[in-house]
Amino acid sequence: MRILNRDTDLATRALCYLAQQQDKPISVAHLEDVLIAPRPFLRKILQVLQTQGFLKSFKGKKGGFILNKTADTIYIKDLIVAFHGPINTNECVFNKKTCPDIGSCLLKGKIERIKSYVSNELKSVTIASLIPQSKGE
Amino acid sequence: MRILNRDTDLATRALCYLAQQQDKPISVAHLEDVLIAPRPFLRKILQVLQTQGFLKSFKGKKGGFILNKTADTIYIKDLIVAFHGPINTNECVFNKKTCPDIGSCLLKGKIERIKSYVSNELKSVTIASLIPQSKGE
DNA sequence: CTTAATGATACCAGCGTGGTATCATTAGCA
DNA sequence: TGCTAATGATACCACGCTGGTATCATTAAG
Repeated sequence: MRILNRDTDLATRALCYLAQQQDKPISVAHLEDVLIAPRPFLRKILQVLQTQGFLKSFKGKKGGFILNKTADTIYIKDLIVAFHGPINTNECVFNKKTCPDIGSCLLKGKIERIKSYVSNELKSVTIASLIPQSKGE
Repeated sequence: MRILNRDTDLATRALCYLAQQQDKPISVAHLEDVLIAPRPFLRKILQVLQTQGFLKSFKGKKGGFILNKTADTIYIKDLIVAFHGPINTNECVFNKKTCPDIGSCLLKGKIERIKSYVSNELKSVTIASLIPQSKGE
């Protein structure tokens, strides 16, 4: 069971780093060195973060990225959603038309509850809370 | 975030049905009708369940499958493991060599805790508990 | 000895993940 | 003005996993 993928992971790390910088735009080249991630992939991630409103970008020489929100208002869950869509899709795991007497939906109920729990937990983890000796948890 | 796949799902439904039958072997053909699932896929699933010790099989005419354990000792978690391997693989989501100062491992800790919770929850759900008005929860 | 069942095994299409590549655009700076 | 360093947009791609299918071998009932 995978909760974090490489993209959400990398996004988290990038945001954590940016949260610790001043308002000077940080370039992909710089982040590449710090995060030790493949440049083109990093670019893709950052572009997504920008279009989704997590980052502000500056083009041209001396350009780069800065946070567009404060670190304590960026939730891991929102990152996952940004990259992979809603966590708690309510589609029935079972064959649509079937769902017979077998108690399938008892199971469905249990699974849904577990998913809600996970979703809520992820909703409580902010970027700020992931920076050592920082505010936020 | 996917917890149940089609195989674990179908396996669950098959086991629930078999748990409600007597010790007469149930054939794939029969299960196909009841569960409304594609026959070859169903066969594959049942074969896995057999090799993993959940089912006992009888070959030849009048053959089929029966439970090899009591319904209250079959846990959903074990099914998931049987089909997809361990839930809580401890591989680092981050780049092995990196894991820098950014608090990556703070996140890792949180994720691991969530996974443990899910794992434990799934460990508490038995086939028996999924059969309406039955013993077990 | 036919037939209805499982065992074993191999194959396959489609899609999501984890990327790469390329060209267009913008802004700093000499 | 024009070079250059940066992002924007977009398209492409390999690989593995999921959700199956297909086929032949084996076994047991009648």
